[in-house]
Amino acid sequence: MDAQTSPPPLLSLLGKLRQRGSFNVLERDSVLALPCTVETVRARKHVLRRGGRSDHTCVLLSGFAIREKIVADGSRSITAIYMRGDLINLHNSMVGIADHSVQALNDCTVGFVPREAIKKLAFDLPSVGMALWYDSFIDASIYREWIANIARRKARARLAHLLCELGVRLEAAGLGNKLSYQLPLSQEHLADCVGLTPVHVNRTLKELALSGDITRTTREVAIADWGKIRETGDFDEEYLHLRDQSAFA
Amino acid sequence: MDAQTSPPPLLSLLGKLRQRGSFNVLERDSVLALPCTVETVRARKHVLRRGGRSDHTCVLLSGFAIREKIVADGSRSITAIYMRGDLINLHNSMVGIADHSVQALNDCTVGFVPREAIKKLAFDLPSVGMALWYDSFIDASIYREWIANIARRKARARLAHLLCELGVRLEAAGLGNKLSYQLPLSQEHLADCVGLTPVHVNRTLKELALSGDITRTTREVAIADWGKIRETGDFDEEYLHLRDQSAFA
DNA sequence: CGAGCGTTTGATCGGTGTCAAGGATCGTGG
DNA sequence: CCACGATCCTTGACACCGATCAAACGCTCG
Repeated sequence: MDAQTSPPPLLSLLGKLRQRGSFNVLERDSVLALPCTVETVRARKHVLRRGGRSDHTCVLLSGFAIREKIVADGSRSITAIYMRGDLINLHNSMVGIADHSVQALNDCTVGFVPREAIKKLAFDLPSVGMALWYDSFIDASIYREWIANIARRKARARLAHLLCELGVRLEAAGLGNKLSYQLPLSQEHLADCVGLTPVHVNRTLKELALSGDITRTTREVAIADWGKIRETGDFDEEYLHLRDQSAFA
Repeated sequence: MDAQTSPPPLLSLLGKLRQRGSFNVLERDSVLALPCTVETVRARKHVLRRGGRSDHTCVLLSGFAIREKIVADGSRSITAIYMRGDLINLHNSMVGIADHSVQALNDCTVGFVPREAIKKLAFDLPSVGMALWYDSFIDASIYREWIANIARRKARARLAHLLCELGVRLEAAGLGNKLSYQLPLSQEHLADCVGLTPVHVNRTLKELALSGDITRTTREVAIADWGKIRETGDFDEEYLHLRDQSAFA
């Protein structure tokens, strides 16, 4: 707490990893001491490009970003939404080749940590390694939920589900309240997240408002009745595994 | 090579992990020496049930299985297809709670390895740990591809993509030829994999046959022209990461 | 004030779902 | 060896959800 350098950039990463397991002082300090270069990425710019080789693992320190894949006919699928503290390319920094692109939604700050430093830390301190591994598992869990969401739910439920997930994650990241938050995504982004067209997203949001699930002003979502939207979206936050740390306390 | 016990059950797991990194003798033997209980699971039976606690990691030793999630209206989404050598619940054996069910498609043999044994091995021998971690990354990569497939491709492309993936994976697992293989899935299963109805899958398969992409007898798929189906399915096997080990040789 | 982007709305189209019935295949038991 | 039931596959007619096309509207920021 003395007048050292500015607050360590990886604090938000630490916060996230500690949800995955409890750390002692050494583990905590080792995460914060990871070598880290901070850069700003402008809105709409790519943090990573498909096909690029990356030997750094990126941590999103502020702002929002999405992972996208373009299919043959040119349309886009968004496969993940990233917010503060998220590791946005742990997989492809380890596997070595970026299979998708990651794009900044607004101005972001990104921490770049050398892959080898992460790897070394993961195996030197199993608690940290396990927390990182868990993070991969939880990512996978979210992907599975998205598959089911897109494959088997109708437009209203898909959107409701996504709005619930965003609320819960924003709140967990300390970025807002799940019942009322600022949407970082345009309707076109929402459409690409749930496999619909922007036009239909627009109509469906209107429906959700009419049926009393949400109220909205531009880019601001307020959930009128959590129980209600939870039901129309068939949402159960278990898959986000936000409270697993209790098993380790 | 002496007259010991029968061939070690985890040979197929070893084969898979070695695609993720090269092992020395110690590493190889340690994987094979993992404690492992083998059980048979009958067709249509559940290997794992949603909500169950599992402290064992399951390796599929023979047969096929699927991971499924049932949504509110009762319809099913299949989020993964497992074949010989696949770790079918690494994530939830570590996280502790099964978030989906895994069901056997035909009679399967499954190896149950205590979670703690896997964990210990992963951190004692980083090469093995890294290979396991990679496996999680590659699972995630496949999930992302499925999201894009379901979200943004039309019925013909979705199915073509799935047929390509199955062929390539079967061949990689030493279970057949990507140009001609036995389908382990019914049309209803296919439908639940790609977010369509069984009826539409049926019609679409017919179309694919008519257009010369495939020929088929019951449950047997033969791909007439790999280049053609690859194109109609917008398929690029990169996301399966089958040849990454070259980077480690 | 104008440009650019995102939102909103209407009209129409088409891909896929739904419902229903019949046909094929296979394992099992008489 | 045949009959039977279960499961899966196939086909047709029709309905509907969401896509597409097009245009106007509203912010926001130079």
